[in-house]
Amino acid sequence: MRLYNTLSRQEEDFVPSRDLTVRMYACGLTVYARGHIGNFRTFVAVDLLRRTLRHVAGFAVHHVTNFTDVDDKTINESHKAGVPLRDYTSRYIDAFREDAAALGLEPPEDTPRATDPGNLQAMSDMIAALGQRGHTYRSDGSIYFRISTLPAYGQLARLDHAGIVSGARIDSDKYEKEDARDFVLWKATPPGEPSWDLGVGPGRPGWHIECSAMALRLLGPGPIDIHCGGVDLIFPHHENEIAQAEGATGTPFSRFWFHVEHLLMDDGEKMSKSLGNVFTIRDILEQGYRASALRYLLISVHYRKQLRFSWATMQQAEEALRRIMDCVGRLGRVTDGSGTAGWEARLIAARDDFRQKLSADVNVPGALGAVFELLREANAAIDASTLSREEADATLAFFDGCDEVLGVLVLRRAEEAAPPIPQAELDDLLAARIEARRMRNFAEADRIRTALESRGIVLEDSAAGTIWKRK
RNA sequence: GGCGCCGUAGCCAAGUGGUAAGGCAGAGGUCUGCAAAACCUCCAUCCCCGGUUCGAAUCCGGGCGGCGCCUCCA
Repeated sequence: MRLYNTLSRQEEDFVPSRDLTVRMYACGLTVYARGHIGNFRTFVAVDLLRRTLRHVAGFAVHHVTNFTDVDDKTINESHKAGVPLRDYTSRYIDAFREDAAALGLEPPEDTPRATDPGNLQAMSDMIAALGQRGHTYRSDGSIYFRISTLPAYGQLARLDHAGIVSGARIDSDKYEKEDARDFVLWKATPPGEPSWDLGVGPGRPGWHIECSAMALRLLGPGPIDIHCGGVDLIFPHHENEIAQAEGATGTPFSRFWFHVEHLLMDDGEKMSKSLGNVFTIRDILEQGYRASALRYLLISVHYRKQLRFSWATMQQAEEALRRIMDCVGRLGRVTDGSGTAGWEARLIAARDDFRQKLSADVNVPGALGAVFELLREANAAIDASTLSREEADATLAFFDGCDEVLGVLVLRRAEEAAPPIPQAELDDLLAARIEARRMRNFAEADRIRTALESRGIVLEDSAAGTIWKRK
């Protein structure tokens, strides 16, 4: 398994450091609003990584994804809504789980909330450890990390001190810090805002501390194997996570850093809540597209390249997925076949190709190429009536094997489980049309076909009979 | 101002030194009552200019264009 590592800016061989279990942490959502498809691009990419590690590389996975349920935004929004913070953020955690299920994300082994008591305690303990090692100072009631005490600071983002300080956009109002790069660990809170005192005095966690503390708490001592997130987290979030974890423990935090590029809007701008140009999963579904197709679109561009979202590519994803589903349907209906020379070897080669592509830094687009090449040959073998029932089953097993990682057919099957009109009515209409065609009453046959199409059902006639499928 | 990524056919997208995967759309053909699906055929020399090399989309240099980070952000 080869994996690009932001730390080294290179592709490296990946093997978990302990046992055969990959210990991975992925930064999750700040739950003050519903996640948008840009957020989910990252989560889907992490899901593909996780599935590749499990089903291709053969490792077990212990995957942690957090919910940030305390920060300025969650506090402000819950105030506005007049709902207790915990209840307010719970709503968006539920919404996230709904969207994650729609996109077929495998549930991580742990999904901690920052404000769970044990996690807050772990943060407080880490800050205390940082204090003992001389990395902190207090100012205006808050506790800060003093960057100058950690010479290695900046190794991930590769920003030098001068570059940061001279940056034109440093907020000059934050003069309570000794150094522009210093960041808050534990934040003094005004009256009426959530506050905890677990050993380092009253306050609430700064943004970065939860991830360092929860990762080590749930995954065990560092270094963990892989830390994941969107590229925008490289600095300052991940850089600061490293500073906290390594400052507190003296041990490296994470061996690999896996960063997913942004999803851009059609106009080329980053999709983000602060820019207000966001689409949620629901928005996509309301336009008539399926979640399976959205997942397909999100995985069809390599995770380290920007993905520009458009309705045209959304439609292309629908069509590509339909092609796979049609082939799967045909394979299921194969009844005869004399046997296809070399078919078994062909399947093995396709499977190897698929796995090899994924093993090369999770090259999903390349792996999809392997699927479609095999697919065309399968269709040809069905056309030629050479494919045996056994070979058809083996081919279906190939697709299902691919889908253990791609996770897209399983979604589509669930979406299409029930016909869009009652089965009995559909059966009657199909029977009536078969009779009409038998009588060569094509006008009536076409009328039924057109009527069904307007209700979302497409009919296809062949020598073997008529099949229906969703439009 | 600093750092970094990217630029492959109408659209989407792999490939990172050995002579351009795949998907969508399009054209022609086969099959079909028709339609659809499927199959076959066709459809790019890789932003531009130099350089290195027997050989470059792939390496180096210089342009042009797009995006990101340096501030909350997946």
